[in-house]
Amino acid sequence: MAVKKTSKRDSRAGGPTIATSVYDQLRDDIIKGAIEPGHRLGTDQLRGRYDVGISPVREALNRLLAEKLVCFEDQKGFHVAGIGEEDLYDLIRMRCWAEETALRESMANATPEWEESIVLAYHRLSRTPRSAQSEKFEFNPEWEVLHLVFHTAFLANCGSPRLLAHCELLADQSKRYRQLAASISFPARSEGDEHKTLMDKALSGDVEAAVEAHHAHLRKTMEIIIHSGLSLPAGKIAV
Amino acid sequence: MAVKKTSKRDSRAGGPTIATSVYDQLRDDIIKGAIEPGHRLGTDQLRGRYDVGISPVREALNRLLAEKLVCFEDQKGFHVAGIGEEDLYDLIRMRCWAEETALRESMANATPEWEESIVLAYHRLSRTPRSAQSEKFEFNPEWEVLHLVFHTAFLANCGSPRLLAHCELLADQSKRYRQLAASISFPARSEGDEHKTLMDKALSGDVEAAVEAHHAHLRKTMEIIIHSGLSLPAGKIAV
DNA sequence: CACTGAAATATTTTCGAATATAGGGTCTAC
DNA sequence: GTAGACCCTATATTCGAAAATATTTCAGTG
Repeated sequence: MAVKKTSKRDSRAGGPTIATSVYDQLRDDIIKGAIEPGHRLGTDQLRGRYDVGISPVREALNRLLAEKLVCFEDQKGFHVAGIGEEDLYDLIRMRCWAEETALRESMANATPEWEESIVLAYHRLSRTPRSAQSEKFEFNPEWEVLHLVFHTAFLANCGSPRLLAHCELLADQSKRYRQLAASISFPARSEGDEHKTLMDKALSGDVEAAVEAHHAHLRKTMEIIIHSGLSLPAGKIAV
Repeated sequence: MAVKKTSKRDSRAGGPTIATSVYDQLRDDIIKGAIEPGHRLGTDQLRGRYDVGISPVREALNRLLAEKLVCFEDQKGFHVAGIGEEDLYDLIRMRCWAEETALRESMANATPEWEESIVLAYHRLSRTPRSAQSEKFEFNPEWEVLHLVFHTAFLANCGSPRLLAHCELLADQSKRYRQLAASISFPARSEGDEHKTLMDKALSGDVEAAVEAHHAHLRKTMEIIIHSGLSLPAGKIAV
């Protein structure tokens, strides 16, 4: 029943329209840094890159506007949102606020199922290598997914769809900075210990300690990005 | 230098493109309740309503998707976002969190200019009638603007562009509920006293008292909406 | 030589037609 | 009488060309 008689074009699951497909790809390309911050997103250029017409491209761009991944000016077109130290600082600060709230609520509503979901997410993450290669750093998509799941697990019990959605949006924005930094300076910190600390504090029920560990983790992320040699600022910031 | 030689079509200031114009109008119509929650936003219907082509309509709809004012499903088109008691509760809770943070930061960074902006905003608001008519309630756009300015004044000093933008987004979403409720039950509470309290507490420097007054104000807004007789829920909620 | 103004070019934005899909109704087969 | 498949219509989506706008180039003037 879930799978209908899909026809010709539908090679993707979930988003049959071209606009949605372009949206997903473009979003990925921006977050991964495949298209540089501040880069002009001309219609013809994108039309060629994804081999589609103008309409779906425009549709995708307008959706990304919402997420602050692209910026726009009437009659002048779209750009990839710029990056900057100021913006990164603001972003991390916002994450601290939002995730602190979500974490406190989640812990207040703690249930065995919630705790188990964290343990499970940690276990899976810890068994997956940070880098696809053992000698030098290489992007490992599997780890990236598990990492996101792990962090979301803490917040997922907060009971507020809006707050959770907002946290995820901010996490995506951070991801862009992180990917950009990683593409420059390889040796990522070993985050294993930090993640274990986060889990232990959250499961211990000590709210203040858990919040403090969370803040420290976020701040460290910011510092690593800033010290990665990533050239900042570049282009207009969207907000 | 700021004002260029604008040409023919530019009767509006700020947003010369048709898409932006439609975006503004449609946004207004949804917030005012001129188009009901859950209502189908068919392409032809909108094309006729605003007397434009398909492209600008679609562009506007995709932008509104970001603000959760419309919802969308692939191949099934757009709807005005639904409303519901659950969603209203979540919305107000989120506003409490976000505005509490912004208020605390604003007060921590307090300056004479900031305090003066609040006094000024209060004065202007207090001199403007809530209703356009003195006998029965009628929407007064002037008051609405001043009301928004007043509430924003408290938060504007928080120093975080993201947080401020987020608070404004939530305020817009609340406004839709408030307008819908107002269109049913006329006699709005006299908010004057509450606003004075908010101002006094904020200017006194007593952070905890100011936060408490703020929360109370938001909660009261929610209760009034719920008891207005507004039929809930209706249509799918966007989040 | 700098500066104004206007043609030329590149790009964005918009339109209307063409295509693909969803939802409903009907007709047959069992 | 009901279930299933098929067609038909209404609608969403997409395309490529046309119109509007920004940007660059270049000639002419003070």
